[in-house]
Amino acid sequence: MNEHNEAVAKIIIGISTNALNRTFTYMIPADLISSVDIGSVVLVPFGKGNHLKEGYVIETGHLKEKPEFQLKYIHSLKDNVSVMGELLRLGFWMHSRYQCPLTSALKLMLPRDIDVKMKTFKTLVLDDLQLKNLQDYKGSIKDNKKLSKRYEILDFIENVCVNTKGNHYYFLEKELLTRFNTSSSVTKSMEELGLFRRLDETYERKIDILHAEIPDKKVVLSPEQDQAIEKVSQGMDQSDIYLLHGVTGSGKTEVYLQLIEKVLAKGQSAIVLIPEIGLTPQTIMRFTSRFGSVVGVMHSRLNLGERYEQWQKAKNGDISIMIGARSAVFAPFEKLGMIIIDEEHEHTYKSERDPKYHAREVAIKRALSHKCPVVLGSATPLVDSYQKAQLGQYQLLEMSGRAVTGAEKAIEVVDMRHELESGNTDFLSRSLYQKMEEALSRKEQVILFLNRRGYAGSVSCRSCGFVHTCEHCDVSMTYHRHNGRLICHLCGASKPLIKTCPSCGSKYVKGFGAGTQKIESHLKELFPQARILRMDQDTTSNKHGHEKLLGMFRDRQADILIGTQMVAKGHDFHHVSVVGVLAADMSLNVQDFRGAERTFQLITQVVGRTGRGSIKGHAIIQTYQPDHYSIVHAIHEDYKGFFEEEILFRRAMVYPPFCHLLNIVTTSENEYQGRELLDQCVRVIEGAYDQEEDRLFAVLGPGKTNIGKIKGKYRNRLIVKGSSYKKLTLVMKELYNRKDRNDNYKHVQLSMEINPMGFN
DNA sequence: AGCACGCCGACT
DNA sequence: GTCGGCGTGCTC
Repeated sequence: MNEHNEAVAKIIIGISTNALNRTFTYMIPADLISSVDIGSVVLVPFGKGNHLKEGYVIETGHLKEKPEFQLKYIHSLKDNVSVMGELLRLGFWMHSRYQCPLTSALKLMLPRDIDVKMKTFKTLVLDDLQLKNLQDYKGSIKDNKKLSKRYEILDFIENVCVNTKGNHYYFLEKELLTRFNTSSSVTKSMEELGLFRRLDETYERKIDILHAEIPDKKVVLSPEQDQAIEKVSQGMDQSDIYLLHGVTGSGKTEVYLQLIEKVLAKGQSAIVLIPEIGLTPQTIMRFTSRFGSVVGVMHSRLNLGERYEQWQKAKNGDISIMIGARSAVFAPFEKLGMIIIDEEHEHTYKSERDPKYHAREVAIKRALSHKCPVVLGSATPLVDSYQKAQLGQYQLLEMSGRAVTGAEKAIEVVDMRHELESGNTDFLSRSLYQKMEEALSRKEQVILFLNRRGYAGSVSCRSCGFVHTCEHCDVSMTYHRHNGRLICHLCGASKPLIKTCPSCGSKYVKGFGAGTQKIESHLKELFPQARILRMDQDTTSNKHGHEKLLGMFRDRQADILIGTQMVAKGHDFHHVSVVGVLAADMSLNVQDFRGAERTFQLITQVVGRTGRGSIKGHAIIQTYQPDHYSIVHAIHEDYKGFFEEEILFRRAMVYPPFCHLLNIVTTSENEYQGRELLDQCVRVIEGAYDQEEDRLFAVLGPGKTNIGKIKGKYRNRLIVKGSSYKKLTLVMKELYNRKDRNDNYKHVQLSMEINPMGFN
């Protein structure tokens, strides 16, 4: 064989960066010619140092002419993994749809790095002695302009270390580098001086496999369940999309189970997506108890080995059902017969990192390749999905009846404006307080919901209105009682709380709003004998935080549970008789067109969960807008009514589903550059759109984001409305390309996403 | 991602 | 002149 006819492979290098977003050609050594194929995963020497990197083969062939430079040989083949053809094509599709590096898309198809939590973190570690050295070094370079980057970084490190206690201090290299807008050449040289140690650690977590304890029996189906199953069964060989709209307790899971039985009977496999594994262990148990060992589970808490095992089992056909969070949609089944997405409205189906894919979109794409149905289930479907069902793009399956009937329930909406007028300034209304007291005296349990947003307790001066804000971020700082310090929840900076106002000298510096901690301590005063569990980031950050706390509450080791919406998900607490929503309209006041939808979802969930045990349930909804349609329809459990009002609003305002939104955000150290870049974007966009062709086209902004500054960087936003998703994708591509070619905005980060789930 | 190259301020 | 920090550009 002469060198002009050498066997070669085009390879995507497994490093996720736009700079490497192209193929590299490698020669295939003789002994690998028969085994290297499209979809193969190989190791190749790459770059100056010839470090072995993973690569994905996307094309094989023979060299037609002599290349201008010396090609390298593929080092070896990873024969235990490969990307199957369908998933490779899916990767290319994601690359163009989400404008992400091809590598980022392909990595999702392989059994590792599926979740960020499993990544190797490049960490810089300091102990107390090193900290001391570092302080000395910092002093010695204080006035050296050349060493300014080092000084900045060390100054930051020192500040953080002083504010935290402990013998070791850890810093994520990447975070430091983005924060100070520099590259690893800086940290590397400092590391060589021995200023800190490098600890590249791969996080691994253990999961307890969820074994079913109670064997699950087939139940008698309601006519609605029967109908839903019948309808989907008729379309098993078509890639139709079904929207299963079933209220809480209507028995959606049983429908899934029986549909999957039919899929398995055909010798095919099924994927079941659920929003968050940690919160719904009992859903998984129902699957394992019905189907036993053919059920695989895939989610972020599996360690590398477990993940690999699940992946292999799917590929080999040892399992036929994969149940898991978002990333389980990539399960490598050869013969896929159905994809089910439970709680389809949940935001966790949209990835927040590159590729910013939506699991529903990926599922529909896979279903097209496999000619199999997609079933979307929810008690509160996204308005967008329900609209598609109305238009006949999705098949609507309604299940309105309750398969499980519970005890009585009473729902009360409390107008907090009246509370204030009557002189009650407490965050608990008199009604909620009274119901809580009664429940507790009967030894029944209480759940209090807060909305995630807006509950940070800011600290301000009652005399002049001065608010303690973070110097790096555009947010107010929150007071943490345990150490008496003010902390920024965005960047972690902290400072001691001074008792007098730095602006006017007044002594009336008080906390405003109600942080979860504050609510907890206030409740302790009101109900001294009650045992209180608080569920927030502080208390659930460790391994099985959620499950542990929820388990404790179920076992009645506590009387009151305070938490955000996550508490509401899929849990039956049979001794809870009072559920309170402290500020139902908090999510209405957020600058986001989905505010009403979120409010409706929260209240529906709370109402649906009330009175499921044998005791009468009370749901008390506190709000400043009791007449808002999202609240009124939610308490009457009237989805259709809500939908009809909401869709009018969306149509009038031309929001999704009546358009697509491209969200463009710039991040820059310089206050004006980010804004300038957006102004340039507007010009490009206006040139690209023809008003005649796309009447929905509109540019909103540019302007500041909700939080105008984070970690010392200014954030600006521009939103583009358009009728064509494809067109927005092309615009996105064009803007990225232009930005790459323009040296003026090197220090501005540009990030774009079509139809995001939220606008932060 | 990780390496070498080259610009430019600081020091001998 | 030389040293070295730190940004930049390239990798089959």
